[in-house]
Amino acid sequence: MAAVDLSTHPGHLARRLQQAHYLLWNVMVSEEITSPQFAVLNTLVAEPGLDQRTVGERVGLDRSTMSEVITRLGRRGLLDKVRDPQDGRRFLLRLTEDGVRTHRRLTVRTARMNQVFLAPLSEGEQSQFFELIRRVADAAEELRSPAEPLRQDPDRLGAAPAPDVARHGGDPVTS
Amino acid sequence: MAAVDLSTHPGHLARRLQQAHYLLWNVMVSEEITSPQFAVLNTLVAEPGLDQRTVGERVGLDRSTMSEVITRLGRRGLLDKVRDPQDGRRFLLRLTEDGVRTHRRLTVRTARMNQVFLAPLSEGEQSQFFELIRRVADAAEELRSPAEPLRQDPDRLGAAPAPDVARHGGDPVTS
DNA sequence: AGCAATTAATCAGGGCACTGAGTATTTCAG
DNA sequence: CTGAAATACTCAGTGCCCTGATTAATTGCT
Repeated sequence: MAAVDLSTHPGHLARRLQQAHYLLWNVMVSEEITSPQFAVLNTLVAEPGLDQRTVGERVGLDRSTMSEVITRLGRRGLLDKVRDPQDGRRFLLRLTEDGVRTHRRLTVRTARMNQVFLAPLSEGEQSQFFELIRRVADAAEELRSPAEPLRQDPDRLGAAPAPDVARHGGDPVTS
Repeated sequence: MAAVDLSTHPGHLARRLQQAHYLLWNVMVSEEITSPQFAVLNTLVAEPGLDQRTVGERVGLDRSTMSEVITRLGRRGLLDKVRDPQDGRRFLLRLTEDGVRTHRRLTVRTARMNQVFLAPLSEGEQSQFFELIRRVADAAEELRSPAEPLRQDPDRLGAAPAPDVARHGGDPVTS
């Protein structure tokens, strides 16, 4: 009776989307290298010698997960990790030959997979798809890290913001 | 040089979207009950007495994860798990009073959170958002499980039902 | 009836994701 | 210059997510 329709819950959809992607990735791209691992390789192809924290920032992995992922990639011999002589807290990351080769190989497959994954959408819809998800994700990230301090009360996380939202009478997820 | 733009990779976007949702959920909904757990509660409000497998099917959780989630919810006293007297392999699931109360409380907060989460999109864009994600996720799921034969046509059980895929010529991320 | 699939659930194991605590190193303030 | 604060990384603990193997119960086939 009081149950809601999960198909109108963005979190539920996001989870299903990611699961679907995970499965297709395993089939079409690699069973060894995961999508987050590929993101790390990709970042280091563009900018060799970054430290872990910065790579994590680029691809959206937190410090702990980053640590694990780097360990795995290092274990597979895809990257080297050396202490920064300038700053002994940092580790600088650089792909090995094998890492570069692996990235190149997976890039091709990833492109193919993306086509299959997005095949149900027209070209225009694909752009919309990217755009909408990006906007929602970016906005939610802003909520956490105020980024540019826009000079607002820092204490409104627990409260109910969004005074503009509740306009449409029949809200979609009410009991 | 050969690096790709991750913002055109649906998998990367899906991951970022889910992470953003996870964080907001923790702040605005609950630190105890997760979004997948809520999905299970929600299903059992609508259909008490389902077995684990069916609930997992409804919310998109595989048998293993389902087992863990059920254990946690049971440990918190939110649901009861009893063996099906008709079929001793199954466990039938039913919310406790506390489970129902928890679901009701979280339903309100979840609705608020969804509004905040989707606030960057207009009403029309929100519909698009749901629609596009749903279509992609559904299609990807079809790729794995050939769905159910709507007739009893006996000669297409093992056949591959999806001859579509590579259609539009101008691929955005070609090898 | 009796034995071979099939099915529901669990377990083992690998990986992603977060928080909070701990370690080492650098920076900064007095 | 020296002790406090900040920073980079690691570790412990929890939870989600998948596959493949295992266990227990049911169904199906002869």
